[in-house]
Amino acid sequence: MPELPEIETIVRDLSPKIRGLTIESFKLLFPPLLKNEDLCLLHKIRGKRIIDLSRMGKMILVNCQDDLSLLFHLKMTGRLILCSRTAPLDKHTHFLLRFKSQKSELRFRDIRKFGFLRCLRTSEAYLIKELRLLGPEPLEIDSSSFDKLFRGRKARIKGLLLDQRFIAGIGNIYADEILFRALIHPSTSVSQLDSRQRKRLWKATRVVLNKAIKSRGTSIQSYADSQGRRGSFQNFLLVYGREGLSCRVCGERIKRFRLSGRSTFFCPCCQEFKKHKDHEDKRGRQNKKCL
DNA sequence: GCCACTGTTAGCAT
DNA sequence: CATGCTAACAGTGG
Repeated sequence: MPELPEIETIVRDLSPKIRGLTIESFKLLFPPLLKNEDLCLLHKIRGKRIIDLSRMGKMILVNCQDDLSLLFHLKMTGRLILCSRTAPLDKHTHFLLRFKSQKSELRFRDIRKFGFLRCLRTSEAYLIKELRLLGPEPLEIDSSSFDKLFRGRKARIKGLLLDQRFIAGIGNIYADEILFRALIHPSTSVSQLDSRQRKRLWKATRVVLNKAIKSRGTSIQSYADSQGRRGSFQNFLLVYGREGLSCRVCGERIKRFRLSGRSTFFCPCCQEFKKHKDHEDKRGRQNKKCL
């Protein structure tokens, strides 16, 4: 569940709360959570101070003293929770961090166990496969660099938006919302997109992700922040999860199909596959009127 | 009980 | 290489 806006929310909340704290101890309750051979490095984090937290795509990087970092990926059901040390541990808590002279601790919970933890040398972060292969940040890339990403590509646009090597942080919900706002059908091959559509896509990406961050993310089934609070962007979704309901823009029934194995929602009128030209023309006329 | 579904992505096949 | 399916897991709802 957690995509860029949810991870960003967690990082912004958590960072001021645990920055500066010293790690006293940890417990790895489900050892397979830790990927690769990071265990001996993990032991070294005891006694280190937390410098800051950052987000890279959908991952959370906890930067500690002495060139050590923890990298978390929440995948679908992972959660980072800041709670009291005395709160009962449930069976889905796989890792926890205790801090010196603090009553609170940080817990990693993950029902489906897809998530992972890595411990690495901060200076070697770029060597870590999960980070090295990560595409550009959608809120940082400028319009012309975004444009260049499409060169020589011909996959369907939604598949590319979901590909973390192409662009980082976008998942199923936001891919659908972005494509709706950009008036682009999810199955469109990117080789078919003209520069105006690519510009619209870039803009829609920024608008959707920024709005979602303002709403503190989308809580549909299980997403909650580090204090267990839900986001509110589910109240503003225009297509995701709205199969059969009427489009909030044109009233047409929202359709659903499977694309790249993922549930995909779109408005057959606003995002009509073969009628991009119509939208262009309408928009063009509107722009002319404005001028 | 069984089956279909779920917001991710690595790994494999094409 | 680029692209597309599926499995990994556990829970929920029909």
